[in-house]
Amino acid sequence: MDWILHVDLDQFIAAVEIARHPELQGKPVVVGGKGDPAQRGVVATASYEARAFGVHSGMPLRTAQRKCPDAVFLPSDSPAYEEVSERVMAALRELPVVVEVAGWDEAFLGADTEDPEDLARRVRDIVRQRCGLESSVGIGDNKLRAKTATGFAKPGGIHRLTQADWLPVMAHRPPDALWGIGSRTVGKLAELGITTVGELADADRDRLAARFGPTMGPFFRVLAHGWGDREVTATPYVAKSRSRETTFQENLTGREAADAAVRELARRVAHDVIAEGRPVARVAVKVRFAPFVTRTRSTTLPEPLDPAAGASQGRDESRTPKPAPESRRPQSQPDSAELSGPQGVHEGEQEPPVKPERTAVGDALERAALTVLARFDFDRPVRLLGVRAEFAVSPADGGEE
DNA sequence: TCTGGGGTCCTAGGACCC
DNA sequence: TCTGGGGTCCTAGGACCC
Repeated sequence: MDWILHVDLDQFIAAVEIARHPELQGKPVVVGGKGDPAQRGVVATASYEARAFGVHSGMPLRTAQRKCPDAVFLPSDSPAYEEVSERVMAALRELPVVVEVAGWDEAFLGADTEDPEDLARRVRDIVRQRCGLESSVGIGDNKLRAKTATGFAKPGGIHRLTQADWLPVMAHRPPDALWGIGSRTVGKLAELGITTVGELADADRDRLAARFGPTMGPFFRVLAHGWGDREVTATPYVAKSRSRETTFQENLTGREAADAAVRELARRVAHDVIAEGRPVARVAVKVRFAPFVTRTRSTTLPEPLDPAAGASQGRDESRTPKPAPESRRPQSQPDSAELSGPQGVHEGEQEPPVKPERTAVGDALERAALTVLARFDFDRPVRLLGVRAEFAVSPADGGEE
C-alpha cells in the first residue's frame, strides 16, 4: 500500500550547533541573527531547554534574552545548515522511498509498504546514524495529513493520521492548526463565525469564496477536511526568484544611503543569478520604512537579462550612457574583479560575503534596481532594503501548471 | 513581542487590445 | 458618443511557510 511519510528534524538549527559545540548539550541555546541579543534580529531556532522559558522562532532576540537570560546565543550560519541538510537528504535516499525535499529540515517520502511505522523507525535510525540528529515522522494518506501528523509526533516520535481519524482529532482545533492558514485568516474566519476546523469543514463554499476569493475560499474548506495532494516527486526544486535583503542596525536616512545599499544588494543578487545562469525578467525593490511599513515596487525588464548571453542586457540602451563592460562568455567566472567605488557599507553592517565583482549582469541589475528605488519617497527613515530578481519562465517549464 | 531572511502563491485593479 | 465583453499583461499588496 502507498503511504506518505513526513520527516522533520527536531530543533534542527540548534541541533547542528550543539553537535559541533558538544559542551552546549542540555543548555538553553538560541540561534538567530548575528547571535547578539543586543542587536536587531529574531530567533531562528531555540533548543528545547530554551523553549521551556517561552522562547520560540520568530521572537526578537532581545525578548528571548529577557525570557531566558542564561541562554547561549549563536549567530545563524546557513552554509553549515545547508551542508548538514544535504547529508540528511542523502541518508533518506538510501531507503526504498521517493524523497521530496520540503525545506532545510523536512522532506516528504513516498513509499509502498505494509508497515509504515516500521519504515518510520528506519527513517529515524538512519538519520541518527548518518548525521547524529533526532527527527520526528508523520505518516499519512496524503501530504497534508502526514505533515500534520508530524506535529503530533514531536519530539522524536512517530504518529499516523488518516482520513478515518482526521476530523475526530482536528475538528475542535483552531483553523490555524491547518498548514496554510495563519493568524490573519483565523481573524477573518472568526468574523464569519468560524472558529474551529470542524466549523470550517462544514462552512458554505460560496460564502468562503465571497470572502476569500474563488480559489482560496474553497481551498480552506478542503484543507479542513484533510483532503490534499498525494504526489511525492524527487524532481529537484527550481527557484523562481532570488533575493537579498538587509535590516539595518540603525535606520537609514536619505536617498543616497539607500542608493548605496541597494547597489550592494543588487550586486549580491547578480552573483546568485550568475551562478544560476538563468535569465531574469523582473526586478523588485522592497523598502521597509520605520516603524514597520513595507512597500514593494517592481519593473519588468524591456527584455530578459541573460547571464549566459554576455552584454546588451536589460535596461533600455537609450538611457545608459556607456555600454556595459562586456563580460563575454564564461558566466561562472566574471572578469575584472574591481570593487564598485566606496561601496555603501554602513556602520556595523554585514560582513562582505562576496566581493562585489563588476559584471554585465551586476551592472544591469544595479541600474534596474536604482531606477525602481527612485520611485520611492524617502521622507521616512528606512529600516530594511531588499532586491529581488525574478527569473523568466522558460517555455519548457512554463505555461501550464 | 519594536518585529530576520528567503521564498511561494493568490487577488485585484488598471492598461491595452480586439 | 454615456457606450460591450473578453483576454492578457503589469503592478502592488496580502498571506503564508520554513
